Amino acid sequence: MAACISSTSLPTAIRYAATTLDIFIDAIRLRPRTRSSLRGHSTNCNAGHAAPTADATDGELPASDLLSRFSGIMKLFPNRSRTFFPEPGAKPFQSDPFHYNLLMKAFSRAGRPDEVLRLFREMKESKCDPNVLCYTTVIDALVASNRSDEAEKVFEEMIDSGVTPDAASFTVLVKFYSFYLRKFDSACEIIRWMVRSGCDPDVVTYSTLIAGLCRAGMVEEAWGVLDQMLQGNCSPNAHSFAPFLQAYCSQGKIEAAIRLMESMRSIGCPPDSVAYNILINGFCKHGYFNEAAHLLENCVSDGWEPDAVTYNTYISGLCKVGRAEDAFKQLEMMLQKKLCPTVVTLNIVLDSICRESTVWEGNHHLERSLELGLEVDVVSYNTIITRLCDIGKLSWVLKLVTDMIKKGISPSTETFNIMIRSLCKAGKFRKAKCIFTSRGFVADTITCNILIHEFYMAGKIVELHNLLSGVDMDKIRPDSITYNTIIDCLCKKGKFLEAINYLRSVEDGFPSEAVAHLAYGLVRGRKIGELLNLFEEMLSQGLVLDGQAFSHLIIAFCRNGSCQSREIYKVCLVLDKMLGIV
DNA sequence: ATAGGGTTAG
Repeated sequence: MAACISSTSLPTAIRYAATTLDIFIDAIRLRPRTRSSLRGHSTNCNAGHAAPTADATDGELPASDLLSRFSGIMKLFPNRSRTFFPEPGAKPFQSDPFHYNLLMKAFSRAGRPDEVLRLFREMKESKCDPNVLCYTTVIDALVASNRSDEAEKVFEEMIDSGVTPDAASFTVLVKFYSFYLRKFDSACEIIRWMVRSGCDPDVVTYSTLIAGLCRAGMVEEAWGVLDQMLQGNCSPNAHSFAPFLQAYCSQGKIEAAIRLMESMRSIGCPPDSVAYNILINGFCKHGYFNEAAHLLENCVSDGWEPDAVTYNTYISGLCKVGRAEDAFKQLEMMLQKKLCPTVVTLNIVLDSICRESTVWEGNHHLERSLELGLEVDVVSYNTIITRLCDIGKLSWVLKLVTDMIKKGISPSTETFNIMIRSLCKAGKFRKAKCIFTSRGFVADTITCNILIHEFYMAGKIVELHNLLSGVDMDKIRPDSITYNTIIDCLCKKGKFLEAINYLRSVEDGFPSEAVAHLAYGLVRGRKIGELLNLFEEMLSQGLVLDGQAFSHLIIAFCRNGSCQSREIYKVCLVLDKMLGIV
């Protein structure tokens, strides 16, 4: 995700923040306040909410000692390693491809493609010829930040300068087409090109393609790739199966996931901790807590070791269903196993405190974390900001944004998305627009989805159009939620024909989720004939209607109260259509 | 070293 501020150096961030915050301050009609004046303000906004008074902020809060227990645990890990983020403008220790690559990779990890490009330019200017690894790092950084044109240019440049691409550089392109663009034909074309260049695709190449297919819900096609892989004498590993587990778990097909784990064992490719973590996540998301506990209890005999992510997953699952006390027992288990809680663990706990107790308490714990020297990141702030937005405390949001910048933590696109959504929900569209159009703010797909939903439903269509016309649509691609949002909005406004035509115009054919949304909208709008025509059209194109469309249909019928009426025969007609009976 | 897992926003 592109950061909003293109440089992490503190002076630059503050200079930048000054311009953004001016707009923000103007937007919510507040003058910048000092710390003490904010405290004074807090007593005013106490009414109805358990906002902290000056006393509460300074002393211990009686309601929960969650964080003190947490920080007690964290203190047992004094030498926790922190992720290394280089300063913008950093120079390599030595001017050779190896050291340049090392630094470029660090910037790529930190989500700073412009710094990667700067180093890449510097390399070439200082006559230090980039090797395959350097080219691959640059292409990967560009792919990860959705800058496809530039990535392709660098690939061409690599070939033009006589550097032979290896499996890794081709695989980065496969990742781009498969995982990011979902253009699987192009991804396969790259693989054929690889073979022609005498560079056989390896297990990473195939696993990358499998990951893209599974993420797009094309599990059958992914199994096809696995077959292709076996035919090419390339053995799958745990990476090759993880995307299948992920797909099954996200679709709630827990049984299928368990069976796959067993198959992995029987073919001599036993599940590793990542596979178990995916399964535990699936268990938690679908309420199989006993099974998750059982899996952890038997880890030794099953031959795997839980890691920090395992516990973060499980703790988060428990917190989400309100079992904070059980979550804490797991945190202690984590400690017993000498696993170090991470900033993600802290964020899970912070979110839980905000939901279980109050956002004020969450905020108090965030401040305590800082005092205790615990690692805090942009997600910690976003967590608190989200809940502050929920209860409409925009002045506190401003305070937090100011604080995080002072701490050297740049607000992310997410931070601004949270605020934009909140301002729209409060009817403050002009203010939301100020943030959106402020210099340096990099909108993403989610920003656009929020704007589409909020502005369209408020009838501000011209304004929406103007806002989105300023967006570089090559860099922001609509996703499945964009389609669903647009279809829902059109249906809710009674524009059924537009909704149908919009679905037809969607590039990926008829995405099943979008079809399901349209089916729902049409039934609710009592446009059964139109729906049947649409299904007819899809079936004639050889497309398959899935169960999702049908379940949306049934829900819509029930909500309309049509289940008791004669219209129920229409449902049967639709079902027959879907089954291909008529 | 190019691939898979956990936290916040639609």
